Formats: sequence, C-alpha cells, structure tokens
Amino acid sequence: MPLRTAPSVKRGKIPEATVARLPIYYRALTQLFERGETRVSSEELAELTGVTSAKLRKDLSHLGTYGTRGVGYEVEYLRFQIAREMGLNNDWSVVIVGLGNLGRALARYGGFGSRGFQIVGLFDHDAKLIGSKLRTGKSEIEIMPATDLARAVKQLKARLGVIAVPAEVAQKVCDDLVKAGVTSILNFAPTHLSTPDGVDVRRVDLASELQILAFHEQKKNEEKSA
Amino acid sequence: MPLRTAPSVKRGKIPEATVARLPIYYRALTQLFERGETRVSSEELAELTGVTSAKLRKDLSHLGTYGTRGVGYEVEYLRFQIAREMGLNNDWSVVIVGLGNLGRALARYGGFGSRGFQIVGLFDHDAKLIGSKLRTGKSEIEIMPATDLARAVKQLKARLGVIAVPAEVAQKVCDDLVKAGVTSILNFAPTHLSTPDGVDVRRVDLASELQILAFHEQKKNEEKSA
DNA sequence: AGAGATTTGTGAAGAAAAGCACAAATCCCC
DNA sequence: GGGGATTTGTGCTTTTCTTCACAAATCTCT
Repeated sequence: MPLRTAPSVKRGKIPEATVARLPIYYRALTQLFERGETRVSSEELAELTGVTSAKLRKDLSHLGTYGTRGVGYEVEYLRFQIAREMGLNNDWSVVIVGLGNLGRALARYGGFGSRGFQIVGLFDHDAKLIGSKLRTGKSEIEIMPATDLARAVKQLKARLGVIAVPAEVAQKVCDDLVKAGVTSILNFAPTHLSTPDGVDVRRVDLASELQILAFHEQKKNEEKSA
Repeated sequence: MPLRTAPSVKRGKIPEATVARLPIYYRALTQLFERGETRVSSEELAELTGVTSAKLRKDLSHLGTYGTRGVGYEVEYLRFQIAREMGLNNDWSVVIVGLGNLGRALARYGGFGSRGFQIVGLFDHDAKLIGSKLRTGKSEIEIMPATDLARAVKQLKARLGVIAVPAEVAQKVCDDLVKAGVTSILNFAPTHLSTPDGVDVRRVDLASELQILAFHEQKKNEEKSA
C-alpha cells in the first residue's frame, strides 16, 4: 500500500527550458490518465514526449520528488502536481485581438479555451466584423471595436492577451493591452514587440518556423551532393 | 566608395540558436530595405529585433564577415546573404494536411505563401471539404482526400509538410508524409511525432505557449503577495 | 528476511548559448 | 595625413542546458 508521504516541494526557481517542457508532460499524463493508466516510468513518459528519460527526471526533480524509486510515477498525482505548479488550477481570462483568418481559428480552437483558459474578449478593427458573434468553446462572444480595447480589457480584468493582427499595428495593440493591465502576451504578428519590464511576450512565428525547416532541408541536400 | 571585397564565407556549422534567429533578422532587414535604408548598425538592428547587439554580431559572424567596422552593415547585401544561407532563394513546395479552422487559416495566411514557399497540396479527411477550392496567395488549390496522401505528395515532390489535424491522427498523417518523401514537418497537432532519422519536426503548440505564459503570470502574483 | 531486479534522484562532467570587453578596422574632419 | 570617434569581430568568461552514471530506495520472489 503506497502511503503518500508529504511531498517535498522544492522552492528553487525552475529553469526556463524545463518550464517550456512541462506542458508537454502534462498533456501526455492527461492522455495516460484518460486511458486509465495509473503508473508510468520516466522511460515511458520520455518516449511519449520525445525527450530523454534523464532530462525528464531532472525536469521533474525541480518540482519536487514525486516519483518512487524502483516503481515510477503515479500518473494522476504527477499530473496534478504539474498542473498546480503551472497555475492551471487557476482560471485565466484571455482576450484575442485581431479576428482575421488566424484570429478566428484561434478563437475557435478547442485546446485554447480548454483547461484553465477562458476567452473573455474579442477585438477587431474591421467594422464588418464588429458586433458579430463567435463561438469559442462553450460560449458565444461578440466582437468589439479595437478602439475600445484599453477600456474594455481593463474592465474584463484579463491579464493574458493574444495578438493576431498585421505586423504594422501590432505594437500599437500591444501598447493598448499593456495599458489595460495585460502582463502576458502571445504574439502571432511577425514583428518584435517592445514592452515594459514585467510584461512577458512569447512569439509564435509561422513563417520563421518554415524558414528554419528550409534551412535544415538545404543542409541535407548539400550533404547529399557533397 | 566601399568596394565590396570577397566575402569570407565561413563554413563551420551554424549554432541552432542562431539559425532560429536568422528569420527574425531577415524580416527586419526586409523592412529596412523597403523603407529605403541602405545601412544599419548592429545596435539598431538589435533594437529592432529584440536581441542584444553582441548576440546579433556573433550570430552574423557565423555566416561570414559581412559588416564594415566603424560603419555597420549594408542592408541589401546582408539581407541577401541571410536569404542565401537560409535557402530562401530556392523554391520550397509545401503541403498542408488538415483544413479545419487552423489549416484553412494557414493556407490563406499570406506570410506563408510568400518568399520561397509555395503551397502545392491541400489534404483533408472530411468528405464535405474534398473537392472544394481554397485560395492560397496567388493560386487556387483543390482539397484532395487524405487517403490519397502518400501517392499525391510523392508526385508533387514536396519535402515540407504542415500537419494541422487532430492529435489522434497526427502520427498516421506524419507516417504517410514521410513515406511520400517529406523530410521536414511543421506540426500543429498537440502531440509528439516520432520520425526516422533525417526527418525534422518542429512543433508549434498554441496551448503550451499559453500555459508557459500562465506559469510566469502566476510567479508574478506570488512575488506580489510575498 | 535476504538477494536480485528496477527505477528514481542527482552530483559531476560536458556542450551550447549568452554576455563582456576590447583590439582592429574604418570613417570624418581639420 | 593624422587624431578622434565609431562600430565590427572575436577571444574569454559566465551561465544555462544536457548528458552521464551510479548510489539510494523500493519491489518481488523465494
């Protein structure tokens, strides 16, 4: 009978590289949990997520010692600990600015609205879109005018913002979001955003990703012909 | 009159971290070029792209010595060198699999079809979509049945594939793409893909990005209340 | 209860990336 | 043509990330 002893929670700060992998582990654990698995070894979980088992163990060791030597990890327990560490038990309000092709896809994207994230505001500049409603997961939300951004976002108390507008206006939108109290931004516009200290920006750049692949692809060809 | 001396092209391999930043520099240089700027210093370009000037210079030094001390870099020349290094002068054929919300947005996304990347095939599983046409940049392309994937992609000779299908079928699609000769994959499905050696996979994970932001957001709150 | 088989957690070593600081090269102006 | 002002390119240092390898902890079987 594995009696759960007090989890030794470590309070050093977690390396950024580790933080970036926690969502991957979380997802794999969720899958295992839904499949009814109760235990998993670092080897198996590493296989599922595409990392090495040593890296996985070191990553987890930054959260605390949640495994059992000779046995492995309890799926549900480890999953909960990661969720807690990542703040997924809290509820996060998110606004999306820009509802072109990409913005609409993001708004409708299920994985976005799921677990912990709730889309509470949609904004666009285009008069043809304003007032129309969009289904985002469970609820329907009306698209509001971008001119209202700063005021409306402040009222919604959202601290996470998604920018899916053209590069030319991204900085302006970013400034408005920051003014409204947003302190974390996911930027899909292909441009660098400058923000004051204390505001995090993560960029997702579709064209860059393709270019990086093309670079490696080219290297493969050079090798072949060499 | 700055007579252009033979560029000393360095042939060591370029660090991965540098490769990931080259597209950013390239975009900023394109912008400067279109604005009519002919010269830029590492300090200015660093500011524009959100890196430090030392890092920028070191990155560029891996490509060759394309700057002039006391002066800076010639915008057009440097831009060309980066493009060449990244294989953007070649033309890359890309196929997209999965034309749900996200896939359609990607297909229509201008920055994708631009400079060097041409979407040559669209595939989906859904009978309602098959046969319909989608405008991707300049041309219209018909959506083809996913059952035809391996055969059709081989015929199209595409080596870059974009996966925008649900996680459950992503590995199957990936296997088919690899079978068809695709050697670089951009994966939007929230799951790890296993591939044979020689096939590169880059993952873009929207939910993970939000979760990483939420993690830091939580840390900010803890600090405040501490 | 003890021997043998697993599997974690982690120090220590190694590799990669970032940051520093300054010599070398160029320009400008008198 | 020489002195002062810029700005690159890079050796060196520091930091961060990854990998290795093994002791410690647990389980199983007899």
